[in-house]
Amino acid sequence: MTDPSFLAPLFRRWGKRTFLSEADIQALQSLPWTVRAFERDSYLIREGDSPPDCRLLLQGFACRHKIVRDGARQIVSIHIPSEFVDLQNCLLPESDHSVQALTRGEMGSVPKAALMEVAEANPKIGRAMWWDTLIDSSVFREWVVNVGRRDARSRIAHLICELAARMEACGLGDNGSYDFPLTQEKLADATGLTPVHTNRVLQSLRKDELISLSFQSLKVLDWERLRQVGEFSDRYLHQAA
Amino acid sequence: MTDPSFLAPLFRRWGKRTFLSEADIQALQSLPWTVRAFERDSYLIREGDSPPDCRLLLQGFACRHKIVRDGARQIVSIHIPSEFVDLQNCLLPESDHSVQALTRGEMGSVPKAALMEVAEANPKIGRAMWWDTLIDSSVFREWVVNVGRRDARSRIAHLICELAARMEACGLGDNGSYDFPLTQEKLADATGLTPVHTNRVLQSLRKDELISLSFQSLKVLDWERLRQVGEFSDRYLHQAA
DNA sequence: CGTATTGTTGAGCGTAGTCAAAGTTAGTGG
DNA sequence: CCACTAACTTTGACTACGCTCAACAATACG
Repeated sequence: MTDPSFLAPLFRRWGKRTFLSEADIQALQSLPWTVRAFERDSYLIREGDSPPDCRLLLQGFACRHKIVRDGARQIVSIHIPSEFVDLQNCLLPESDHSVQALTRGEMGSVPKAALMEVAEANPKIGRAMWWDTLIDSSVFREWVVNVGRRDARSRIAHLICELAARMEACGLGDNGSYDFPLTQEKLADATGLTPVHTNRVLQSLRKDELISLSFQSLKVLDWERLRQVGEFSDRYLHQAA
Repeated sequence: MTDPSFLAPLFRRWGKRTFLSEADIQALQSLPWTVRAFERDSYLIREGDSPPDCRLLLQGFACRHKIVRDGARQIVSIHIPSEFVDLQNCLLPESDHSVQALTRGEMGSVPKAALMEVAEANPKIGRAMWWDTLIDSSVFREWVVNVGRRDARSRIAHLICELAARMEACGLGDNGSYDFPLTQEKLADATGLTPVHTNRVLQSLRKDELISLSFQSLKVLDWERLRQVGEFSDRYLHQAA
């Protein structure tokens, strides 16, 4: 068994909404985890795979995406450390989308059968896992709204707000500054825009002094106005206080 | 206790992917269900509610939607009989979206605490519920792709394919004909388009003899070409064979 | 230091939006 | 059963947001 301290961020996140007993923690830690580094842009899962493991993001960033026929890509979510990237594979036999690294990082893998056994024997863990997939769902719903009914400026502002809020909640923010793992091309793929237009919107957000963003580093200069531009409310994130 | 036969469609759907024991069925049936009719356009749940019950759609159609600031609406999913419309409320305390009836119909309500107890005591039921929410997730992901990266014609064709495929799987199709619960305005709200443009696309799909659609009744005239136009593959529905 | 990736700019275009009005159908009540 | 009304669908003219293509600049990285 690997040193299980790498699970601490997960327990910290889950602990905010539910009290986990020592037995719960023990049960998860004693699973046969394997920890592996990954490179930027490497695929963690490909659409159509039936992976035997579940993967937990420990360091770095990843996204889920789908490719449409003409080769265009739509990113459907972005993941930060302490999040599972494919919990649905515990039950659904075949992956309906790909998971790709946005940066270098590290992930933990655990056989899904073993994870499901622990989830069934320890209801709090099972609930925490289910809960995580429900949050994913809620974020997907908000993304449908984002690409379906907001203009380019709002879409980008909203996505920036979401990432900042989620990173803040995980202690990954530093006084309004955040690692921003998306290139402009990927930001475009997440918002349903083109890279060119994304670039122009970012320039406008910078000119209006809402954000400063260059080379993977984001600073939110005016939270309140950025929120308004993005019509952002964190209700859908269901974050514990 | 109400006559529990109204749960039969749910058991039929779940039974396709998992064998349910008599005990499982008994446990669900003996819950304190209440059955209620609802009118077209009535709200089953409003964003911000914390309902004490979970709702199962028995007859008729419903959708989930969110409203953005300028009053525009985005429908994020459509539900057909035998589906829960708010299973996530079992765990998440506050609803992040509204559920509204598309047609008249009937739903069953059950206290979420009682449902969760049964889910924990009968792992197969718990899994079936979790599975359902995972399918929801997968559909949301596909909708992000649909509104994010497909043109108007593909979006509408894709949505039609999805509804037809799901209804077919539940025995709600009749030789390529289906009840179609969406007005053009709502179809627009589901695809991120305007009603006017939706109207023009529908006319074009009719002219090309892919579908005939008038007044809540849809007939798919050419499945293969409609699939191609919508780039539809049913993988993301994870339907049992 | 050289090369690939990422970001920026400009000009022209097209898909889908907007607005407004008319036509059609369903539902309701007399 | 018909008349009336509200909801839904259709049409036309005009507009605009975001896309395309292409070239160039800046940055990261080996």
